[in-house]
Amino acid sequence: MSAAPRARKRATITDVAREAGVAPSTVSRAFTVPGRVNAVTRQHVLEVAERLGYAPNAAARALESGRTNTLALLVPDITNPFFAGVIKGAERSAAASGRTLVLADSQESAAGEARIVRRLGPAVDGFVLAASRIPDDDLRRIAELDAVTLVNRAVRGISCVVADYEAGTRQIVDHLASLGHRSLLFLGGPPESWSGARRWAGLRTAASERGMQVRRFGPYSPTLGGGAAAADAAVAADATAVVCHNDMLAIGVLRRLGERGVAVPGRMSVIGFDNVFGSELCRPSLTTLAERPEDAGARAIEMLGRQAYGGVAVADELVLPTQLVVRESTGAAR
Amino acid sequence: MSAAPRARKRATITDVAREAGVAPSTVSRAFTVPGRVNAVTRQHVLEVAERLGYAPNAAARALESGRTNTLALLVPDITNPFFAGVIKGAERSAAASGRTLVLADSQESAAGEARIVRRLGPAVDGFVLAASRIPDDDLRRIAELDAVTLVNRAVRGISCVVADYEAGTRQIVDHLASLGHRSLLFLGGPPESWSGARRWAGLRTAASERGMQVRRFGPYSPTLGGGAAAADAAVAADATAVVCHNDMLAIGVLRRLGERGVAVPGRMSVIGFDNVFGSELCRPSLTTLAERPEDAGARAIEMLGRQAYGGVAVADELVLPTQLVVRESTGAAR
DNA sequence: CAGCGCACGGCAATCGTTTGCCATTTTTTG
DNA sequence: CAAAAAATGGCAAACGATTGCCGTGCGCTG
Repeated sequence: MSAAPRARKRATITDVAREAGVAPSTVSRAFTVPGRVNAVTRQHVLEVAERLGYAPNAAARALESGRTNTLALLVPDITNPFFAGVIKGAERSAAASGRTLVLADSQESAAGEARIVRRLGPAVDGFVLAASRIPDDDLRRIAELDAVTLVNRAVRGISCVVADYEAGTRQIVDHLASLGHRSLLFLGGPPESWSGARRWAGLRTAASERGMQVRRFGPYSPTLGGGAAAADAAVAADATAVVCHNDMLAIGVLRRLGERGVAVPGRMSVIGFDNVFGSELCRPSLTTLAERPEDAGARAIEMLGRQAYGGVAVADELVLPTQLVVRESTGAAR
Repeated sequence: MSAAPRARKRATITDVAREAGVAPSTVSRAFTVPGRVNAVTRQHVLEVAERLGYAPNAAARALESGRTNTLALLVPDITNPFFAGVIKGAERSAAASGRTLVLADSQESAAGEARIVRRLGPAVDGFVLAASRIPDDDLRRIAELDAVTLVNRAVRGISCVVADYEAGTRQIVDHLASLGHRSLLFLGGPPESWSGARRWAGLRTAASERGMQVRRFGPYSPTLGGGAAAADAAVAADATAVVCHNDMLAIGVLRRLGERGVAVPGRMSVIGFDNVFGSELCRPSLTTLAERPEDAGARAIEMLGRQAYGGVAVADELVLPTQLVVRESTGAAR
């Protein structure tokens, strides 16, 4: 009595076979190896299947073939609009190739991520790990067992899709320099964040080439809420230009600066990363480095599919361009 | 050679059994019916399993039990921040009860939705259909075969989680009336949208009680892009207060009004629905009826779980409160 | 001390599909 | 026209886990 209350049983391949007067194997082949059965037989089988509302049982199929036709996407935080874009692109791409997408939120935790991978491993054909927090070595171990593609993270031997932070940070530094800024303050995010590290590294390099001073504060929570502390620290340090780990943090910073009556960009310029929805809506609107989350998601799924189904073993690296979107939050140095 | 390049095989229950010197059934029970095996045996089995990195194969488990421990969530548009909230809540709730969440985007199409349901049906234990576009009768047919919970849609005989639009629209009308508005214009979204219909119905009722005039324009695309046409129509109609199908449309309207130099709220007040991230960031910030997308997602998954696993057959209806968030986009009638 | 019941572990059937192999029929080829 | 080859369909064995049933050995009761 505790069983599911589902009434009608679903039609199975056997039902279709009986009804169509053929063997189950023929039904199976009618669906999966069209050339293997006679055209009229096939047509008949398909009609019967349609009439019975038959849809192949993915679990049974997976058991035999070892393939689930399912790919998993792990993100650190679903709420972040950047990852929402990645999710969207991944979903589109998966749907386009007839595959199912499983979504999981690791809640910004490496341990959570690993747990999910372990649990989902046997049930999916591969993982897209977005902004993964898992250490390099553990990632390699995972990649031995499952097809893996990373987004905004690079590890030798594993396929990945990354944004061109080198060019991007150079654009940021050039932009600030051209506005007369002689120094910038980086407000950092989670220490395990690979993209955070790359952003910081890029800023340092580009700044040193231009003889600009750089400092780094943080880590701050890469969320709206993290902005208050970050903004206060920036004010205390009397920064003229701050570059934030991401847009969410940057918007939080803008809000706090607004509350405290600090003029942006008059007294302080603010830059973010990601160009999330909202960065052009906030006041002042945010100058930010745009990535292409949807592209990243879609391409990652494609690369993962090639790995999981196409027999491609080489680790690809795809670098997506970035673009500086200049809005109101940056201006001439005081 | 076209097969997957995965090298190492995953450990199965048989491997664990052999390694631990017991029968596969004992391993199975060690995991699923702890009381059924001796404590020391169980401990030993678990240790071996851990050492071998064993994780049960969900497909195989599903085949026998008929349960996949997987639930599906269908949304019309992943990009919409409202649904992003629903996704987040659903994901949390599913993860909390140890279940996997499959996500699909129906791209605002009833046909697409139906196709996905058909394909995923055998592979999941139930569906949460958010803002479904599928006609009532078809939904009932689906609900006969699968556990189903609707979000922001109500159909007799099917469980659902809906926002309290009756109270919500009353708040909107009261708010506008108290500002001296004598009429309002509703800028509608997709005709198949159930929540759109409820919003409109609520506005009409509440307005008539207060002797306020109401009109309806549309349908417009419930996106930023849809706002231009909607705004132009509102200006042409010389409306003093417009209520938009959702926040995305409302923000689009605000933007267009800004471009055209129409003062908000001086010349026209604007209200949205959903309180998405961005509605408080835009200029002027948007007065909107807040729902609880995360709650809705989480509760829907809970209700679905009760249906799919708990043997509960009755169709529940859960009404979540709504709340008017007054910001800058509404003001006294001119 | 006989007898009963319980704890524990193993056997084997089962879920729905795929797929290697074989049997039969049809077609092609020389 | 015979023989070889191709086309077509069926049989049955997997895939990995669950679970009803049975057997064994132990402890307890009367």
